[in-house]
Amino acid sequence: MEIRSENEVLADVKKGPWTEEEDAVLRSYVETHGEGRWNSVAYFAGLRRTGKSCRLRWLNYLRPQVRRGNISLEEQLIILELHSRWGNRWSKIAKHLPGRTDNEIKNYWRTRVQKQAKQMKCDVNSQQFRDTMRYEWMPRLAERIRAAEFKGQPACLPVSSSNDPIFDNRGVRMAELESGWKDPSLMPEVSSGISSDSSDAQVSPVSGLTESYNPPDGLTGGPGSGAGYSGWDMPGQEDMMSSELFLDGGDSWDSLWNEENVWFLRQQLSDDHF
DNA sequence: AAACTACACAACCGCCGTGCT
DNA sequence: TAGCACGGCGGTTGTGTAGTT
Repeated sequence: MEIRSENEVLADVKKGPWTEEEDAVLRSYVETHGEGRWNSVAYFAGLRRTGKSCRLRWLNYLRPQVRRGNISLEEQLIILELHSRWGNRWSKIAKHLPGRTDNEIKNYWRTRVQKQAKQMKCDVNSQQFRDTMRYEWMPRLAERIRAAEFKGQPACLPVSSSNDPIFDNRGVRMAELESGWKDPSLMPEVSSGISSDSSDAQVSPVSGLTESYNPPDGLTGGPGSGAGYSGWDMPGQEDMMSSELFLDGGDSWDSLWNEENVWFLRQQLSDDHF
């Protein structure tokens, strides 16, 4: 049998997507021998991969604790909050989201949040964008979490990326877009002055965050509470964005989310997570 | 039906810190 | 203490797929 040095094996390294066979080999090896010494793992398991690649595959995909797929409302809220505190410290943020990897959170941020900033034509690190997040998106996420609990649904309700009206509105009909948030007059105060290309049919996954929103009656005590609960629905229901209440944009945004709401969110976050 | 586009996610790359020799 | 290997992290790119034209 041919004996090859570790360097020789690594020089013959394979890249690209992992196959099921490779996954099985790596999983079996790590379960038997444990994590760490990734270059040795690659070598002794007979994988034509770098140690780094093995480590990444295990941590981000094969590890039993890894949760993949829909990011819940609570997780979204935590990500927004922690990112506002720590910036792009993905691994640090991931530590507060059990089962989520830094890579997944990073991807989430780039594909959803950062893109929204781009569409708003402002820098993701700008004060304007951060204010929008903190004073509009996050309170609304908190509201939806509380509303879900109010309705007896789990607060960690998974939100499909394809039907979450806050972070994804690909399912929204174009007519609704035309009459809804695409109308600059319905945009949040903080976004005023930001041009919105009405010819752009593409809608960012997070565009819904700038949607007009009426909190459920009795849940916030805020100015929007008078709209009642009936027109406000749970995430995951397809036509949420088509709701008249959701699109009416009648309230001015700076008054819709008052200090009390923001205070409540901060209290919740500090109680729950820190 | 084919081409195109946008999205979500997987994977790689380069840099840096740490520990060992 | 310098050099090296390794692991961790953040940025970036690649790929598959679903939706649109």
